Amino acid sequence: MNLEKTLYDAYGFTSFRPGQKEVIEKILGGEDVIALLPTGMGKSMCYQLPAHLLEGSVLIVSPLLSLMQDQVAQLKKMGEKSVTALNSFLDPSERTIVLNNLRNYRFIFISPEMLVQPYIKNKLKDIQISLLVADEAHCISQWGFDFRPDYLRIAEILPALGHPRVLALTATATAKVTEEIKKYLQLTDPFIYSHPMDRKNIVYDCRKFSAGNEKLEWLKEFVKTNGGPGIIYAGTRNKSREIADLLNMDGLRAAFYHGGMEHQDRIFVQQQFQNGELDWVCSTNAFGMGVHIPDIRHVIHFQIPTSIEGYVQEVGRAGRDGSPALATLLYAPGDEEMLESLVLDDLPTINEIRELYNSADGGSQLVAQGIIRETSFRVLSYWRTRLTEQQTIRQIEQQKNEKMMQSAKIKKLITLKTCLREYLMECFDQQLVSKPANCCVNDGIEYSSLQSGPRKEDARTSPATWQKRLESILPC
DNA sequence: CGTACTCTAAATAGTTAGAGTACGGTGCACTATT
Repeated sequence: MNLEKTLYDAYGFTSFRPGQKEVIEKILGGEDVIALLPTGMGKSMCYQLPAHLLEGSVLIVSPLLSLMQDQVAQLKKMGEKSVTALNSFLDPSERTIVLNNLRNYRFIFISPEMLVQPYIKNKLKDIQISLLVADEAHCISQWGFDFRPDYLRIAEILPALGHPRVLALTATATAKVTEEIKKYLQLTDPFIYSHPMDRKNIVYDCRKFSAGNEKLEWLKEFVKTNGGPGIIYAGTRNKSREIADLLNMDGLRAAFYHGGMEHQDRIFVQQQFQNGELDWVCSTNAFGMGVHIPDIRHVIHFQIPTSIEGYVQEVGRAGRDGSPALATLLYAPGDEEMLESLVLDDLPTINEIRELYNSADGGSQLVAQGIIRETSFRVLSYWRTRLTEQQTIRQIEQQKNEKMMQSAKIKKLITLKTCLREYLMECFDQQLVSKPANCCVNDGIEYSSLQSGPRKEDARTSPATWQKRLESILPC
């Protein structure tokens, strides 16, 4: 079979990107695959092409509603009509129609929460699924244990679907995350494709201050002399707003973004940024997944993130066009304590575990009574049907240790005297083959070559065709 | 850890200082109400 020809016929591309062909060949050969491909390397093609060659539908588990809607729109734009997303955006009548015609869709997007619903399972078992895709598969490990336990249950659907091939896609995964993906998707002997994660054009900087307001002062000066586009990651929602306000007062085109905002407002900010109408987005870690902006020149962390994985994901949003980009981490004493308590306080307490295991009805009113927190309830309900009380206590204890280790790893980034790039690669169990000339703060940074002027507006906003205007107005 | 808020005692009626405490981030689906 000539895959290149199929690629050209179906999508108009003349050649594959690194890894794509290998991954696709394994899938067509019936193997399970975990593919670690950097963002912008055409991960979605890894399931799009097999969809044209395999009998039946492809089921894609996706973490965010906005991402699903985006992917559906993308495929439709490419001329693919048989695409749908099973999620809460569908009103009940639409949902019934879609569910009764599932076999007519080549691509079905779904959230993990929807996937584990019994009535959805019943509908899916009647159609032929050739491939199950776990998109952004690091979410299994990153969110499954914390607040979206249905991420741990994806594999439950496999028997009902007659055990189709499974493809897990992600940009960043440590050895541990890869292991957890394998375990929770129940992949016995998957083919693992791992592309080197190093991004040569990203320069790593780290700046230490003696107090938080000094960071703010520095940031103000920095954004004045450095054009965007850039993302500024703040530790809290309030901080993201505060920073955006500050930049606005200096006449800069900035907006804030976080999970507490209305859905419409979030889409609006993202689209403005994408259309070149904003230079800076000040946000919590809610911003970024599914954001495709090639020319981001700066990613600034106003506070340290909670893990190396998170840091690398966020930093990886810079410089997708291959031109130099700067990743700046700001630190002031005290930042790490706030970070640790935030992460650790979130885990279920011993008391919550006891209360839930001792409740007769599954503990649903314990939340209403304020005895158990909402997130603890959801996570513990998952473990309760699988582990004894003692095992759960141990499980949570292990998660706590894991969080502490992650925190220690990210904190080391601040005190490190040696090459940051080398250290980051080490965290991902990869060897650094060659160092770029402009590497990181500890190897000396040549800032002059990184300065970007004002954003080239015309390059992004024009040609402002009516299609583009329409796309930006309509939520898709 | 830092911030913002609540509570309380001391003072004598509106206010304030100081102590104590809760909170901070990531999202799906569902339900009830406009």
